[in-house]
Amino acid sequence: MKKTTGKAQSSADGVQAVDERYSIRDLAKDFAVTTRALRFYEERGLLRPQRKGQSRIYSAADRVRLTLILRGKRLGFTLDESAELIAMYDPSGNNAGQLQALIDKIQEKQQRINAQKREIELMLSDLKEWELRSLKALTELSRGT
Amino acid sequence: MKKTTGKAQSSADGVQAVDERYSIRDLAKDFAVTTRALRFYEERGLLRPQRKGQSRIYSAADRVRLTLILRGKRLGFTLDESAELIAMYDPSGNNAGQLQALIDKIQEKQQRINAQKREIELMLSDLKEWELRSLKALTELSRGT
DNA sequence: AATAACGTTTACGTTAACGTAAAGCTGGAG
DNA sequence: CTCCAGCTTTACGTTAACGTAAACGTTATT
Repeated sequence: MKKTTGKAQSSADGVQAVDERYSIRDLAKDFAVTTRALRFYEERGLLRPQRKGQSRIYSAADRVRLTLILRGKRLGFTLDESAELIAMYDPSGNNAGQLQALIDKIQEKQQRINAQKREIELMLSDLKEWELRSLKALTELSRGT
Repeated sequence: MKKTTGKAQSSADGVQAVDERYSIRDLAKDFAVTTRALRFYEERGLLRPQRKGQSRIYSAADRVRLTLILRGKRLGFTLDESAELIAMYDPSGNNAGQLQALIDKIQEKQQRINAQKREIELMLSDLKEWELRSLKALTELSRGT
């Protein structure tokens, strides 16, 4: 058995450790991304892991951020957009204006995705129409019209 | 009044003209794309306008193709994917084998589009979740939690 | 000490879908 | 004929989000 840098040093406190440390490999593995991506996110200001000597040390908070980044990606946000969202959602800048802006952004995104959905439905009906036409042409052909 | 190359030469036939000619400017204007984009689509094999001397002459069929290209874009398809769809839509290859292949492709495409639709629905629920969380945070904040 | 196993920085490469010049034809108004 | 608007080709530039490779530092194990 290998020690894959498992969770450790739980304090006497029974609540939460909150300060587990993860290597860049750990994060990469856990989130199925490359280390290059992680460094890239940092370069773009989306992550700010501590350093122990030269190496990066990621915390639970960093994992949360990464989660948000990846969720943003799935939603079709650019990294800059995700950066914005994370900054807004961050427990640092906690005023109402920020949150309202965040909500606005999300709602805007919802509009866009709903539009996409409608278009996809249009596309589907188009495709069905083509299918019918093709099938008809096919049977007519086999019947020697 | 300027003559902006309007529709012309309707034949004695009362059904359809089908062969109106449009300049690259016309198409660009009508579809709100740049001429560069149109040439690019051609370069990528998505359009094949006739030539009158050096200049490109677009037909009604080309307009249909362009419509499909743009619809594909709105759906998030790459140009190559749109090219596939357009190739399928083309009334050129007309034997049974072709038709069957076409039908298969269409059905495959339907699967993919349905998958996209499901993804989009997932995204939407994700977004709603975010919205709820943000709204909650907002009200808690304004209440001075 | 040497080697392996990771980590780091630096920097050029890649794909998609055009943007943006640059420089040369060309048809038609004057 | 002249000139210009509008078309053409050629070709390098751009953005996003990493991939990939080079070259080097740091431990930990052998």
